[in-house]
Amino acid sequence: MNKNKEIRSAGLKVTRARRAILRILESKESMHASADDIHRKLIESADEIGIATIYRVLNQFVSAGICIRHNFETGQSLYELTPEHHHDHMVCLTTGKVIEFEDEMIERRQEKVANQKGYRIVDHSLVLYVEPLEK
Amino acid sequence: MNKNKEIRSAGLKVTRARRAILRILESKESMHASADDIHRKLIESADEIGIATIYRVLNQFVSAGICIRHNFETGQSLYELTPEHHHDHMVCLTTGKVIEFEDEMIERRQEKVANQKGYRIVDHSLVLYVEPLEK
DNA sequence: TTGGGTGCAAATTGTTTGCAATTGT
DNA sequence: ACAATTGCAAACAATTTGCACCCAA
Repeated sequence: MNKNKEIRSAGLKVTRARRAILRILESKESMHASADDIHRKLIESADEIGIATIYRVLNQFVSAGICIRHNFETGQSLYELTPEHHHDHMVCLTTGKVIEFEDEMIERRQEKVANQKGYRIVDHSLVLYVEPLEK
Repeated sequence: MNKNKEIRSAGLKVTRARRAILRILESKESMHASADDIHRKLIESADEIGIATIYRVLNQFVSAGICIRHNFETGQSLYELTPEHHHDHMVCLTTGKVIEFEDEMIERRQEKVANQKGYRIVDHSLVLYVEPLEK
């Protein structure tokens, strides 16, 4: 639960870079942040970390299960602390906002469909690209 | 339906490049092809087209609705002739094979979920990353 | 003829890597 | 102390773009 512990139990040293990056990912406004978003946020808080290190640490965090990588159609990858409850995403094309949602029925159907074809789901990605209703 | 017509009605000139690329996309083995796959296929058939042109034409085809672009987690984009019936994809992590599937119930739930949050779906992407069951 | 289309090479963008210097344990 | 980590710049991969030449309408 504690930041340092989370890093350590992934077999990684607790460094300024890792702590700083984890701090950004934990902030509400920066869940779903790109490597560059994180880089900028850190510069703002006068705590710059080299962009190469950010990419390296994010990859380590993904391997360690601390965060997950999303490949939306926005060009760059977005990172999110691994949520305890799985959920999918809606990306608003007008505002760029990312909305999380969860739907049990969809999850169940996915399993069923994969099994029918003779496969087991390892991972999946469901993204709805949306626009506000009224407008 | 005819190849030339499809190109022309998109407001594009019927050129060797466009015809060749469309031909590759139409072949069963090359639905879900990357720009580079197409490039290689064309070289094989002694009908090379510059890679830059391939990218340009694919973008025009996407804009014209002739084909769609998929961004699976494989690094490059894959292109597919716009299917008349919408379907989603399963990508086998073992073989790289892309399997198409369709599920009405999932589609309906997506609409419902988006509406509940106050949005209208413009597009969506559902990809199941799978492995063969027995193994 | 003539404006769109093409090839080539150079430019971009997002991300990774080699290496010397630095730091956590 | 010593291996792990970092920053910087160079390397990369996928895709885009500028420009001189070419070709469909």
